[in-house]
Amino acid sequence: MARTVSERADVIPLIAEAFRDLGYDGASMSRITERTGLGKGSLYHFFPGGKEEMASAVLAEVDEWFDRHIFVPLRELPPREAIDGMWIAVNTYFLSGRRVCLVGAFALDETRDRFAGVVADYFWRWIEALADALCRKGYDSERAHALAEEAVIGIQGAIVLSRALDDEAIFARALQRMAARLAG
Amino acid sequence: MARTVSERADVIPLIAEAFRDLGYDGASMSRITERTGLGKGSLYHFFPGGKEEMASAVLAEVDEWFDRHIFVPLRELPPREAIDGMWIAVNTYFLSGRRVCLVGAFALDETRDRFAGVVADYFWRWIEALADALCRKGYDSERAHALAEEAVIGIQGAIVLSRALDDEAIFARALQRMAARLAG
DNA sequence: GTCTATACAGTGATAGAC
DNA sequence: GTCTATCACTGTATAGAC
Repeated sequence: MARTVSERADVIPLIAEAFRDLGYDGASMSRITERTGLGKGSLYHFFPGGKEEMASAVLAEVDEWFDRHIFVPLRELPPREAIDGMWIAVNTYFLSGRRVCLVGAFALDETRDRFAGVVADYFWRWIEALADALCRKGYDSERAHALAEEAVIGIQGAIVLSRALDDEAIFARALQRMAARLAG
Repeated sequence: MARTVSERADVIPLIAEAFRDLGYDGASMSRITERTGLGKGSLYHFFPGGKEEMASAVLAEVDEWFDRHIFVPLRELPPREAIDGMWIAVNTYFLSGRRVCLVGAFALDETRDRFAGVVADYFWRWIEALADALCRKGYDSERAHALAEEAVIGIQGAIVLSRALDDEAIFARALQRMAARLAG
């Protein structure tokens, strides 16, 4: 077994995927060890706080990704272009519904209480950024917020349903319907 | 400590709530013991198959509840009345978004693979029953199925978002928007 | 930085007294 | 039917050699 020296930043995406697939409780240290290829020693070296610190790091990275690729463009790009880009980014990121939203999954069980601030903030910023783009597109603030809320709800629900029925087409159809509604 | 004799049927709702709050992995035997007030001996007496049998029993009960209170009415009652009744039942059952959908939560992690058939069947029957009512209401089959799919997605997403932001109003608003869309 | 060894609390599960 | 005692195993976490 070769000793491959890793960096903390390289390990986080692997841990993130473990949490997405298995949930917070389901992702045990041994499962994370399997997926990262790192022993417990290395893992605790990078994350002295253990599992909770791993989840925090993962959430921070997810947050940062959405900020850069979705929230900031929604605020700064021309609204039509930004919203089109959001649908593409969402479809790519969630692998057509096969990949779960980590924050949404955490929201469903007691894990939410551990990371309540980050969880709420993530969704709040998403809705606000999308509503901002919709306002600049011509909607009044109330209508923009309603549409933004509905879109974020639709994405989360589409992930649940497409996974439940194991059918990517559900995710694709949901995204198309929502894109049409926001465009119209 | 008084020995209160229980029946299997009385225990299932308590176990269901444990799974909803904690997830499949998070609901350990000791946590289930706490919530049911039953020792492991009694629990394994009722469910010799352990946790997996408990989850199966819980899923079967959920299935049966939705069949009786939502799916059958959608097929047999006048469509307008049935759909109105569905929104009320959904709002009551999910406690305005505070209570998680057990099947939806299971769908998000590896628990889905354990109960893939039941999970898929639950959502499939919901969509089909709602589409049936919408057809009888005048929509063509394709449009009815799209609306039904969108409604089920919206309910699941609304649960995620209202829990994430800890805000029941989100669930209420989502239900109102969807009810209006199906009525219009 | 990575590993192995280890501690010990908690896990699902079983057996048997009452 | 309910409990307690106990099982083997896995959980998170730590210490120390390399």
